Amino acid sequence: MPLPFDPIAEARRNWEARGWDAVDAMTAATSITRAHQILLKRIDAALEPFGLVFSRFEALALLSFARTGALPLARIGERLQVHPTSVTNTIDRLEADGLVARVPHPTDRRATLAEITAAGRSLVGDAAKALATMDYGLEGMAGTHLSAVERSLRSLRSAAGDF
Amino acid sequence: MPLPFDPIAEARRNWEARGWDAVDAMTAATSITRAHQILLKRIDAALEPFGLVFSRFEALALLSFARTGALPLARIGERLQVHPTSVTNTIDRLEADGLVARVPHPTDRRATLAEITAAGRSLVGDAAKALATMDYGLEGMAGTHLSAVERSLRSLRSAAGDF
DNA sequence: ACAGATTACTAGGACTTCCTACTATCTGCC
DNA sequence: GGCAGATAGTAGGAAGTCCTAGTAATCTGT
Repeated sequence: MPLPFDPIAEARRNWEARGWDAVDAMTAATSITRAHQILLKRIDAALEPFGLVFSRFEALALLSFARTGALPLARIGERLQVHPTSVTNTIDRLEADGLVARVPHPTDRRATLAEITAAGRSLVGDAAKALATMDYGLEGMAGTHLSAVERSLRSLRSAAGDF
Repeated sequence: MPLPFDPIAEARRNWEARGWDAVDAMTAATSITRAHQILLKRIDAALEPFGLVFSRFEALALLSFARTGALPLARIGERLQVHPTSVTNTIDRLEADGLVARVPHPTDRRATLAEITAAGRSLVGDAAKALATMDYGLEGMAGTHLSAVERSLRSLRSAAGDF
């Protein structure tokens, strides 16, 4: 199944042979894309027994950290950096599974709160434990590399206006 | 639009407060996920004028590097690490746009080759130039960080059995 | 006070990806 | 030869994401 060569090193050679620019950036971008692909597949597989996928787990974890266990949908979208309609979809699924409940906002009648239920709180704790057991999909990556990745990508996120 | 704090640093604090494990891995995994999100949005925006998205660009670039300009669909899936049915879909779109053509394999009647057309070759060169201009979405990331990311993620890809 | 801009959420649709299942073909081994 | 198992591609369907557009409620400036 594994290729007999590193596909990204191979891409670098081809890019250079064509005289295309920004080869280092291409290489890094392709690495990130591929790493994400590997991570997401592993994480979703680990969450499958809990009936979750990564996006639903993230939303549930975020709610579990909120002081009151509830947040307006718009707030969730900002924090997870996803489109408002994706939040609607995510909360729909969580609500159908009894993990969150939609509650009207006490003062702003436009807004809806998603509030984590007892079942949701219990499930997210178990799921977090399962993810920790498999190092969030990063098994096989040296500890020094973990912090190097985080540090390097922080400049990207900052420049992209995340914070 | 930007948050008044780094959401990943905030997640780290919450994870630690809960006593959840593998915090460094969680932080790195979340960073990779978010970086991918930023990259894909930028890259797809840059490719939009060409009528491409990243997956179609990758397939087209791969074909342009092949000696004969043609590859069996299965080979494309292996190299880009995507599901066979995704390759079918990608090639469908490229073929509808006249950028590749399906050609029967000369010796294996099960297989189909995707062959890049002159229009495809021309377009992929222009698109690659556009991507290089915006550093493949990695504008704002220092050069030293580019190689650090590539190096760190190589161990992950290797451990995942990519090569 | 109130019209216009902004914000919160959702419906419907397009797109991409994956999975399962199916047909056609090839390969290896008896 | 010929059959079992592997391999190549595709159809149909589920799931997730985004976009546009629409409704309802709130905020702002004069």
